[in-house]
Amino acid sequence: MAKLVGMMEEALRASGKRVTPQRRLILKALAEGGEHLDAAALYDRVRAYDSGVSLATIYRTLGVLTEMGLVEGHHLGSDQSRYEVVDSGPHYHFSCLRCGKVIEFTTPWVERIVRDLRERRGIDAVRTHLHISGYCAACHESDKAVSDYS
Amino acid sequence: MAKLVGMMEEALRASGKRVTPQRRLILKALAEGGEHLDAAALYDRVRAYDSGVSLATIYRTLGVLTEMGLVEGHHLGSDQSRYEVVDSGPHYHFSCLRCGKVIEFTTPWVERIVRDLRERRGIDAVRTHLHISGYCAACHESDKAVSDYS
DNA sequence: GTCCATGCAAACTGTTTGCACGCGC
DNA sequence: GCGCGTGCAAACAGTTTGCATGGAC
Repeated sequence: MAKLVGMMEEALRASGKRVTPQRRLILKALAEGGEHLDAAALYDRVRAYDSGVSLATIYRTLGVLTEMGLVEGHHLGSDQSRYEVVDSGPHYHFSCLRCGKVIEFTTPWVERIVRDLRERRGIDAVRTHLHISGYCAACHESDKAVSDYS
Repeated sequence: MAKLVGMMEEALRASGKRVTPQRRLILKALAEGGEHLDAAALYDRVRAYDSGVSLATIYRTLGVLTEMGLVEGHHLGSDQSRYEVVDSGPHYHFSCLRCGKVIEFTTPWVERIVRDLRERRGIDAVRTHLHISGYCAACHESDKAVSDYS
């Protein structure tokens, strides 16, 4: 965790960016909160450390980190973006349409797809987002009235 | 095309919804524009037919069609949602980071992933979005300076 | 000392909603 | 005729930006 924050500060310095207290807090919140925080949640978390950080700074910092490729934002169905650190290898998201839970998973098949695209269409894939939505095991079980689709 | 519009009108009636001139125009625009229109583009297209349609109606109609499963909206990186008719089987998107072109493709591997999720996690997948971004063959060729990621 | 980063508040964008009227059924 | 669908304009949420101050380097 602390190591992650250190690496990110390093990356900032290496890009000629400054490491301010606010940025440090944001990095800490990102590393601890870990997964799928939206800007508002990140804001709350940062303010829990120190109330002297503005929402604008959250957005500006997220912008910088995203440009540097340290962080990635997704629209997982909801209306606002959720951000996560891109330290670990690629992974994908499932979100439950009923309880909203987000589950990360990995799969080797996406790699297959990327290879196909390269070999058959000359496409150079840089990033891949796979977002599956439906009903998680618990919700699928407790709600048999999942038939408002027909 | 006209057939598609007919089918969608049918579906509306079947759901007890009314078929108004505005909705007819929106369906037409969706069927002709075909792929990946955002609300504003759809609005423009509809107004080209008849200027007496409001943006609110566009959104409300898209909402209805989405609920009925006739249309689907995606966030393809940009800030606003892009909509498309879900007539054909599932397909996935590639978007070029340089020229912005969107390419649809199909792949059998996603089905594999969905099956894995069901068998190993009890997840009932309802819809899947795969969005790959990178550089299309043309842009990959013409731009060897694709190294602002390092 | 130089500039980048910040806070604040106002602006902006995409989308939603309240209300009174009109038209499909 | 009943009630859903519409236009209009205002409201809204999330995000961005202009400007003056302050702090990292």
